[in-house]
Amino acid sequence: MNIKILVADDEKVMRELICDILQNQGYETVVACDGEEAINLFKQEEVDLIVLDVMMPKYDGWTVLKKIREYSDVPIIILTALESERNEIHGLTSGADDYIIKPFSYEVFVARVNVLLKKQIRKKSQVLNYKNLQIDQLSCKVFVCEKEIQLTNLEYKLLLYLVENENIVTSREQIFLSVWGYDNSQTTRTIDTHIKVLRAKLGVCGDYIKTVRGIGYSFSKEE
Amino acid sequence: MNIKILVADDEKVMRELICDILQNQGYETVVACDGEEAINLFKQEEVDLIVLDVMMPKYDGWTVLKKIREYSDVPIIILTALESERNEIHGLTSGADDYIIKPFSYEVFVARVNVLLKKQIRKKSQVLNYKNLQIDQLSCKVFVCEKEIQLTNLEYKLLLYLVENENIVTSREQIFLSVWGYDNSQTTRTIDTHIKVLRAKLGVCGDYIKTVRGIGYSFSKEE
DNA sequence: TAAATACTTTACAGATTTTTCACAGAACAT
DNA sequence: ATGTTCTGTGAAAAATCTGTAAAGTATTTA
Repeated sequence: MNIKILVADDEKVMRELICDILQNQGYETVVACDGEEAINLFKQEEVDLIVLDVMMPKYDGWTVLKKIREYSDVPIIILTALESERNEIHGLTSGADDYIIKPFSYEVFVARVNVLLKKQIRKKSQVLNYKNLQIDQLSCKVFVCEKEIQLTNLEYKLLLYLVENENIVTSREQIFLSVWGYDNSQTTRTIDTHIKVLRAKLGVCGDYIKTVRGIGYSFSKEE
Repeated sequence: MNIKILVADDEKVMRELICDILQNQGYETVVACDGEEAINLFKQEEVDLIVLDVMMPKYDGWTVLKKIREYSDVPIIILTALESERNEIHGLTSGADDYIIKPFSYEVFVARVNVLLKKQIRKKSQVLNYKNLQIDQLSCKVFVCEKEIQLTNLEYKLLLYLVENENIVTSREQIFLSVWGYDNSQTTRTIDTHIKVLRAKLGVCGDYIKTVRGIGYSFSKEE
């Protein structure tokens, strides 16, 4: 899932600064230079959040806020240079979700954006993607070539452990300790058996799990 | 609709000031004088928002925030006397929804509280719609194929929790903590029993509640 | 207070998952 | 090439987990 943020500000420098910050966070940005453009863009793009400057040509920020709130609950952050309490209250009571005064600190800005994107971020950050293999940690579902495969809980945990240690060779002992909580690797072939089943279930992605003879296993999507 | 706000602050003066402000707005308040009390009260009362002071005996605000976030998304405002950017960032990234520095202005405080409550109310007044299943959160009525079904209070809360976490696998422990306020999942089959009844009452929608063996349950209208 | 309703606990069967084990086959060293 | 070591495999045994009924406890209603 890609998160898209609409940035509306008439000053080029500010616009680019904000976009840079957001892109650094891995978000996609769409820019508007005036109120009218902001409203139009919002209608045609699927936007997850709006950063809205108050002073803009055509429509000012307040007007844009009001118009968008007539039909959408999208989170909106109001940006302004005016440090006035009146303004802040006005912004918040007109339906804004947050209110930030310029100049703002990078970190606080990012933190406040992230609070409003909490749900989307949660979803996004829980999906692991490896070519034909996707692992959704929220629904605990695993997909190979877009098709869901059924793993048992243990198989799922084992796969997750290997994936979390991508490109790192882990011994059977380490795997046992991390996934099972105890070590039984000296006497049994338990892990090998599960790896076998896992590879089979992963189908074309089965060989992402590499055997490192004499040591253990490692997950790597390379060839 | 009745809105209840939990105010946690060890200073009596501040506590009463905040409660006065909130009661003026027509909100009901519950007060806690330390972190432990805050957590306990939250578990037993149905709270719509928490105002949380950082410096408190027993558990400080950060700890309370963290503990509550383990099982609840309730809006939380952090209050602090320390004007420090580090703190604000810490608060916001630890799961707070807003951060207010003391001393604050009456109006700004009210505005920020109202923003969070507005969202909450909007969320709570939605009719949830899943194919043949409708849940009217205002009247707490549930319909399957247009026909109302009778759920007990507990069954309703359980269903709502599962629905709010659509497509997310939740463990019995999480369900217990979120719905009951304590965990009893290790020793009893209480949840399974309620799930059974719920499925039966949901009729054709019964299989929206999926069992995820080894982990817990998840709500999903898919197939 | 009695009756009805709601909720929790318990025990157990059936289903599924996990482990074990013996052996076959591959990789490696000499 | 040969023996040794290590890994893959299939099937059966063991362990675990869930659904369910039924009984017990608590709470609400009349």
